[in-house]
Amino acid sequence: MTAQRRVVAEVLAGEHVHLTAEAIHAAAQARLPEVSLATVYNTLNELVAMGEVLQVCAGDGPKRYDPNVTDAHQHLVCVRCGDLRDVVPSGQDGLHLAVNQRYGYRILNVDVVFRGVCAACEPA
Amino acid sequence: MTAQRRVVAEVLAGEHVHLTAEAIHAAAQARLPEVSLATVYNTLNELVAMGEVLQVCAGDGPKRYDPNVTDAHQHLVCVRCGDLRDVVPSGQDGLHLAVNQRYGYRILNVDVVFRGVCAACEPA
DNA sequence: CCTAGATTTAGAACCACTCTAAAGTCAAGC
DNA sequence: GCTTGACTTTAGAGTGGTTCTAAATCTAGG
Repeated sequence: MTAQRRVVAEVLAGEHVHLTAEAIHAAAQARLPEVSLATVYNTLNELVAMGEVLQVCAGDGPKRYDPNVTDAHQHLVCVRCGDLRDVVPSGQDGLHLAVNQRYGYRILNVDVVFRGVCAACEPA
Repeated sequence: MTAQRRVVAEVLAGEHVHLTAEAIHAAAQARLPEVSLATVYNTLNELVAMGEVLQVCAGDGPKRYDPNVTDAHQHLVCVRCGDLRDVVPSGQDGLHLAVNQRYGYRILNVDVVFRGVCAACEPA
């Protein structure tokens, strides 16, 4: 655990945070100016591999990093501005693939992305 | 409707096709050698905007284009080789966002991506 | 035909991300 | 306190996928 990694982890602390790598880099540099973008990516990839952080790819734009790995949740994204929220949909436990729909795959996980237009982006 | 656009549309015809832009370009060139990659992207983006084709972004790698817009379905993707299948999960109709989970968004659609390892990629 | 507008093209540009090679850091053993 | 060696960090180059640009080409209407 080096100073650089600690700073990246600190930036990611908190609920309902969905920063991009670029934003994490900027926030990390505010605390430790010599942190490089490469280190941010290295650290994020390690955190993801360790299961400490989730990668969220919601369509266009860069990946987001979500530190909430303890509560089962899904995401709601604004297709205009990219705003991203954690949501807990009803019926998410009932979502399954029947055996004849598994094609021999070993299923690892399921991601659900709701897309919409947020109130701020809604044309008046 | 130009010759180039017709060729792109022809390449996409069929069920359970999930080509990348690169693959569509290669297949289109086999029929009409002077089709450029830029035109393939232009045409695909128009088809997506018109709702004739779905864009599927399943994690890493390039976007896939899915001509099946008539049957409600979801996707199953192999995290190793990128193989992509159409699936109809049980319980997909029961998946909804309660009003207090909508944050004022106008919901447009829901995408579900099952991730797993396909039989061919499963370590022996 | 001519012209105006749209379409296509090759290639440059761009963004997000990964790789590379060199320099820096740290801990353990002498 | 020094070496050593393994690991980390860094800046910058490289890469893959997609979009942009500006010039050439096509198309339809007159």
